[in-house]
Amino acid sequence: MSNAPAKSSPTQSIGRLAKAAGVGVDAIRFYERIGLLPTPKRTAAGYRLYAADDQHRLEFIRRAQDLGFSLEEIGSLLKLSQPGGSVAKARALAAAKLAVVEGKLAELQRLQHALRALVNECPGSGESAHCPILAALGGSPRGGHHG
Amino acid sequence: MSNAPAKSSPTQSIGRLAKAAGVGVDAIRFYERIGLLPTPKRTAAGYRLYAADDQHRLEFIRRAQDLGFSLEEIGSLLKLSQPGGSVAKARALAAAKLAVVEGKLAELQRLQHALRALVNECPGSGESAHCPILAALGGSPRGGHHG
DNA sequence: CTTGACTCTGGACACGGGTCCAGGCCTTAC
DNA sequence: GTAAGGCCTGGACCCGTGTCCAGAGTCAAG
Repeated sequence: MSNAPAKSSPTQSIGRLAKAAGVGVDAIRFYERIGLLPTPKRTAAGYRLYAADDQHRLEFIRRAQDLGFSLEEIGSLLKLSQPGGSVAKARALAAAKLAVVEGKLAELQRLQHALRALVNECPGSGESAHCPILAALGGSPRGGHHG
Repeated sequence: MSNAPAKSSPTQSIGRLAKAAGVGVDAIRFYERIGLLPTPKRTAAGYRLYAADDQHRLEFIRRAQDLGFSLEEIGSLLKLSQPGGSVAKARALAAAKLAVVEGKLAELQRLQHALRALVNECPGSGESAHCPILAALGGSPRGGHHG
């Protein structure tokens, strides 16, 4: 970038980066392996060296994960966030994710109602035949021969 | 108990059972391996033979899965549904699952709002810096040197 | 009898997102 | 100089819920 002085270019080891970004060391190496993080510089001894950019990228990843994006989707998002990336595509990605989230919401609400009804109707004691939870699942008490 | 006649005990092969219950043959064998289905009788040639009970049990499993129970939890539920099983525990299991479902619901709603805001505010074109989706994730345009 | 469909076993593979390990260097602090 | 701790590689393993496979045996229909 233009004129930011090369200055100390505050590099840090993988361990420090991990701590700073709140992820595990292994996760960072894993991200590198799958191409989510660029291959870092190395010291003469082969130690990875990271700069502030990498930490930003890691934070991006974490936030996107919090929003429910998979690592693969995050890869796309990262490409899209590059200068020159397609904002329209990023928006489409978010919209698609929103649709998925809303689908899951609907399903969970269905589940919630079903479970709530079951729990509310169950006396909590007595025979299993009187328990609507078990009744709803299995219906008849199976076998019955000498249990 | 009682006196259900041993009657023809309409046994069927694993393939027919699978079709009848709407699951895969492999799934049945898998359930058997993990102890969710009892070890079935066999023909002289070693073929598994299933009776109506087994189909009920499979249907129980499917319904419980639809309610979001894991196979391990379904195992507990099945034990609990035995005559003499604890209805209170079955109820507790359902209540716990309900709590989990409600927790997920809350989280997904949070996600929904965040994504919706992002999508609504994104112009869908222009530079990535103007896209709130990418801005929210990455904050600063990273690097910026020469796109 | 032959053909084709079914079943058997046990193990490998899949997914997503990592974690954990051994065995060996490197660096830092004292 | 020495010890503790960080870092290297790359592969195995974890979770859950199955699916797929090869090679062999079995059964029903023609």
